[in-house]
Amino acid sequence: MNLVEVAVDAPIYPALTYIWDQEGIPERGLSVEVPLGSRKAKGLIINPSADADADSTNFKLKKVSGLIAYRPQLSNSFLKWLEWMADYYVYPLGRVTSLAFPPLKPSTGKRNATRKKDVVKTVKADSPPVLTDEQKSCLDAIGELDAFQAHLVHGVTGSGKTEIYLHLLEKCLAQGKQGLVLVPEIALTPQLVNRFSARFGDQIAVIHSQLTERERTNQWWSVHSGEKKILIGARSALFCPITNLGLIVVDEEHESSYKQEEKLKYHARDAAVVLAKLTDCPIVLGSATPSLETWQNTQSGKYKLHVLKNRVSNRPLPKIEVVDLRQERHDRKANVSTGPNDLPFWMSEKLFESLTACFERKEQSALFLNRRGIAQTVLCQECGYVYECPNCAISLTLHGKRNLVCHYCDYAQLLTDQCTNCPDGEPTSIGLGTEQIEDDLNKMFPEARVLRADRDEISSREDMESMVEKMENHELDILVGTQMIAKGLDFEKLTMVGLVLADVGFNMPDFRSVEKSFQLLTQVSGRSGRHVEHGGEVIIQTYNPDYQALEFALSGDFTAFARSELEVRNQLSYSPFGRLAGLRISGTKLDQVKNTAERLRSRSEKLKESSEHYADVQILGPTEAPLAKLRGKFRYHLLLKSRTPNRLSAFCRQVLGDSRWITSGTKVQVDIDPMSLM
DNA sequence: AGCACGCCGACT
DNA sequence: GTCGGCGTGCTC
Repeated sequence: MNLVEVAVDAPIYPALTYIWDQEGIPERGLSVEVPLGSRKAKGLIINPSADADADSTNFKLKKVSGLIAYRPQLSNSFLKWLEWMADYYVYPLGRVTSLAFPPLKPSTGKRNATRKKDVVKTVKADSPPVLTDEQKSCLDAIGELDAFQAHLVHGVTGSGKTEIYLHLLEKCLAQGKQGLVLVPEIALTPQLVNRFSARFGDQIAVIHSQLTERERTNQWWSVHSGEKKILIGARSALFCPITNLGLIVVDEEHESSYKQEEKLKYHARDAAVVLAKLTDCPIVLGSATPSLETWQNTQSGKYKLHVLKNRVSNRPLPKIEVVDLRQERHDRKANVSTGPNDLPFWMSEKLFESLTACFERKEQSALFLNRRGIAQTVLCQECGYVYECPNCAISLTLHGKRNLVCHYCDYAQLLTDQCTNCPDGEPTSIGLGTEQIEDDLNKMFPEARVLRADRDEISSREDMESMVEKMENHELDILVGTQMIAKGLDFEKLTMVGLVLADVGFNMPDFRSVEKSFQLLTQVSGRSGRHVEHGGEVIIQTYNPDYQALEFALSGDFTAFARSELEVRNQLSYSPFGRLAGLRISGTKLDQVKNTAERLRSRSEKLKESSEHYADVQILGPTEAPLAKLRGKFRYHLLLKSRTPNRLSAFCRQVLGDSRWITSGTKVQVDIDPMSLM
């Protein structure tokens, strides 16, 4: 009897065994339909000749219903990558393999009389610009695209990284191969796709989350069939099996949106590197502010580093001014301020002056408030002291009225009325949103046209395009927004950029907060005055003007920043020196959730003690999640830390075991290499 | 994830 | 009496 192992599209960890009585020989990588319970499920043959003596003998084996002929067979190397994803990120293989196929059957060839816009706009062809010497030597150094090698192109904004990608893709296509380009949040960056179409005409396919099922399916087939040569997409494009892959490009590799935060919690950049390795093709990562993980890989020699120091056209950098809000506060208290005395608390005189001047020049300004997440920070308005966890060097989050809690370990302390650091300080929590800013601006500048751009206001590509259009047509004077407007935007008349309260970003309860701040400050500085001879203006308001990431950002010295921050990461065993895994427990009943969390901890400790292999695994918590209750569910976290790469996935799998011990009513999710611990 | 099985409230 | 609410548990 011929048995096959099938990864079925259901949340079941092991592959299931079925009887093969179909015509022909079963092969690894073929899609089949199988009976599962009382229904039919799609699955992928993982092992075409399974043993009968496995634990499958406990079941009455069923027969494979049939081959899904319209699905192409996956190559062994691609399947190996899918297996790696399931293994590493601790997610059912069948659920991972199902991501490798489009949602619908292939289009039936009859003319699509659709009135919908084409997924990829047709754009007038451009003529390639003359390469700078730096670009030329970068291309030379990357060299032939024949085998696996990871590269980092570290180039300041405007140094022409995209032109490098375009040249490499040209080379890749000349070899008769296909290319994959990953970008963060493609729905918000149509300009980039246009640039690729202008160079490569109709050889471009695009995959992102805002496509309809039919559009997605058609794009998938156009790449798989080889009709389109280059696939541009957000992280999910990685799952499109490209038969003939010759190059992967990951643009803005430091972007945290490459991490999927639900279901299969993969990091598309990391997964792309593994895919490149398994398919033996080169991969090029690009960024102006590389992630420390990638940077460390260039320092250790795993990745090749290529630096672009100069801008393509020699526009001056903007003037950056730092406003010390502590001084501002003193001046106002002492009533020595010269400006209007009814300014909102978040607006310094300097910012007010610059906003007014910019408005009078009939130019545009933008205000950022980098408030990611809900967590708050407590700091002293007198001395700038920030409450931090003594074990983790992470700022504490205020819970309730006066509980300061660390989200990494269990540490907690009470907040007193008096500052811990200085005699006459007043600790306060920071609570300011973009909406408040918008209101205040409307009052202060009644004639100005103000638009707020944050996740509440702008959710779709249409919203984003309309915002961009309004800015370009100068129908707006002041833009107020979150980081969403800090990325990649380029407006001709935008000459003044203000960071309202940089501290909010400095002190997120997260070991990456320093890195994120550096990235944001560097990006923000690049937004202003990109098209004016006199350069733009940037104002950064902060209670901590001597915060180190700010100093590094002002000097533009990435290398020094990386050296300093990597040392901290090393000492505390954080990424890239140590790895984290988060186990998230959720459920509707608090006692059940606590119960599961406690059992997880004790299982983890037993496992650690049972094997020398897990000697360096640290178990932190469990602790209440920062959002202790979300959508009616209580949440607890257990955090695992290890300095040995690839150790925590197996640890998590063993701790979870067959999951029968998990208190009913609770759910446990695994997050390997978490980006945020909310 | 689906889908069935199972054990309690308000309808003809 | 029975229709159906969604809690619980299983799928080779």
